[in-house]
This record gives sequence, C-alpha cells and structure tokens, in this order.
Amino acid sequence: MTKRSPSPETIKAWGRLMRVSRQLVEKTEDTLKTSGLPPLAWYDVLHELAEAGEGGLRPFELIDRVLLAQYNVSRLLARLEADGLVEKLPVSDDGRGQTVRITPAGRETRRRIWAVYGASIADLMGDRLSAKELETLAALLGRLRDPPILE
Amino acid sequence: MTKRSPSPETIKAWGRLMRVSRQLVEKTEDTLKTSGLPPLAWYDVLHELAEAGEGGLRPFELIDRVLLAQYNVSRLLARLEADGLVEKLPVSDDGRGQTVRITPAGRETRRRIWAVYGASIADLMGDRLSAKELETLAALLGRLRDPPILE
DNA sequence: ATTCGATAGATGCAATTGCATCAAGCTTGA
DNA sequence: TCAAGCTTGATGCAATTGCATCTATCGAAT
Repeated sequence: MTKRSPSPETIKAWGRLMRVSRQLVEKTEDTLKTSGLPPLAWYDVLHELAEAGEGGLRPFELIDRVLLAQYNVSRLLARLEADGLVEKLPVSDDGRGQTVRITPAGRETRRRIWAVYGASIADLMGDRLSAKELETLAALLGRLRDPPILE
Repeated sequence: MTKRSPSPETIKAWGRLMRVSRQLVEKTEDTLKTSGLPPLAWYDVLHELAEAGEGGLRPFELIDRVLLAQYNVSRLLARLEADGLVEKLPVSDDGRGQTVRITPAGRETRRRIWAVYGASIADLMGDRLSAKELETLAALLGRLRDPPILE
C-alpha cells in the first residue's frame, strides 16, 4: 500500500463525520432507551421486514441491508422471534434456509419505535438544515457509499 | 414530546449518514485488523494524549474528547497501560485522580496506526470528493454537531 | 450416484460493553 | 470539624459482540 496522508480538508471532514455520526446514534439510542423501547438495530430489521411484506426475507438478504454480521443477524432474529415480533418459516426450495416474516406485533413495535425515532431524527437533523442543505448532504454522502450513488 | 415525522429529505440524509458512517468505520477497522494494528479507539486516545503533550490528560478530560463512556475509558487506559503505551501519574492536588501521559512506545504505535488509518481516510474519503466538496460536507456536519459549529 | 466445495444459518467460547455500584477523596456549609 | 453530597475512577456481573467453527443442505463435476 502506498503511504499517503490525507489532505487537511479530508481529515477535517472525516473527523466531523466520525464525531457527528456517533453523537447522533448515541443520542437516539438514549432517547429510545429512556422511552423503554428496543435499540436501533431492532428498528432496522423490523423496517426491512415490513417493507418486504408478506413474502418476508431470508436472513442472508437482511445481512447486507442492515450491515450486520451474520452471527449478529442470527442472534437478533432469535431475540425478535422470542419476543413474537417475527416468525421463521421454512422455505420450500432450500432445506437449509428460512424465511423471516414480521408479525402484527412486530409491525406495532416498529410503529412505536418510529414515533420516537422519527422525532429524534427531526430534532437532530431536520431542524438544523434546510431542505436544500439536506439534499446536498445526502448527495455528498452518497458518493462515499459503497457502492457510490452518483445522482 | 410532540409527535413529528421528519421530511423525506431528512430521512434520506439520515439514512445515508447512518449507512456511510458505519461502512467507513467498518472498512477502516478491517484494514487496521488486517494490518495487525489495534482498533480505532486506541488511536483516538493516543492521538488526544499526543496532542496534550507532556502534561498529559486526566481520564475525565479524555471522556468527552473521545466520546467514550467513563468505564470504557477506564478499561481502555488499563489496556494501554498494560501494553506500555501510556503511563499513569498521580496528580498532586487531587488524591482521587491521575494524569495519563503517552509514552515513547505509545507515540510510535500511534504513528504506525496513522500510516494505515490515514491511507484509509484518503482512500475512502479524500479520493472521492474535491476539496471544495469536503469543505461543504464538513460545514454541514458541523451544524449537526453538539455543540454546533457555525462557521 | 458420489464426492467435493460452497452456502445458510447456528453456536461455544473469549473479549468487550453496559449497567449499577463502589471506594476514596474532595468541597461545602452548619 | 464533621456530616452530606459531589466527583473521580474502578469493578462485579450480565448482556452483547467477535471469532472460529460446526451442521446441514445445496450444486456441480465426475
């Protein structure tokens, strides 16, 4: 690997990104906890499953959507199932796999988390930047994504 | 709390921020691990201590600088001390406290981490945005910080 | 059909984190 | 000066994460 030092602007932007994202996550997690709600990761999974509809999702599909490690998804799903928020169905054409589907209780929990999470997002981000600034921010971040989004 | 739903632009920017920051951290941690180097949190602490110079820092000062919980800092410092990267000195005017100072070995480790970390930053961020874009990004993120930076 | 490698998901064990609480020392105020 | 409360830092214990590995099934090549 070529030894390279990033420019001062790069370092500054990187530092801000690291600090801000951690602050935002931490505050949001705190708010959820204070409200007696489960952590963000639960929301992410319930959200993906709600979007997937009745067909549900295979665990391995969930893995890249929510950016969690395989064993993390496996155990998170076990907890969600134990709480009755998702159900696991055998899948006909692959004996190894399963399909995970959100239950009505899961949808309700997702809704309750969103009431708090959405307010937190509005509070921490929506109130601080204009619509145009938000779009600029999203576009710049999209270029850092993998795969990049060049809009 | 007033029930509020964030605007679509807000949600989009939030989603990108969450995803991108996690991707960047994960890739960087992977790179460090592959290089046989300690995790990012070690760098953060060593960096702050290096900047603090010979005077060192009190653990509680480190807490807000690196955004770690008190018990996390306590244990991380114990590990750094065990590795000889920092040293703890009693502080004269407060019998409870201590001053933590980076050692030469700590400076060397910091340098070695930076060689890889800096390259990762350049790779993941510096190469993808222009200087002007980086400044825009940093400014927008600064407004989300707590306390906000209005430049 | 049988073997071999790849994929899906689970899990034992060690390390780390989070929570609650502790001990020790400081500060304030009667 | 002494009690009450605050601050600093550490730690026991439970929950979570990370790593490595396991089992089961699939698919492809022979």
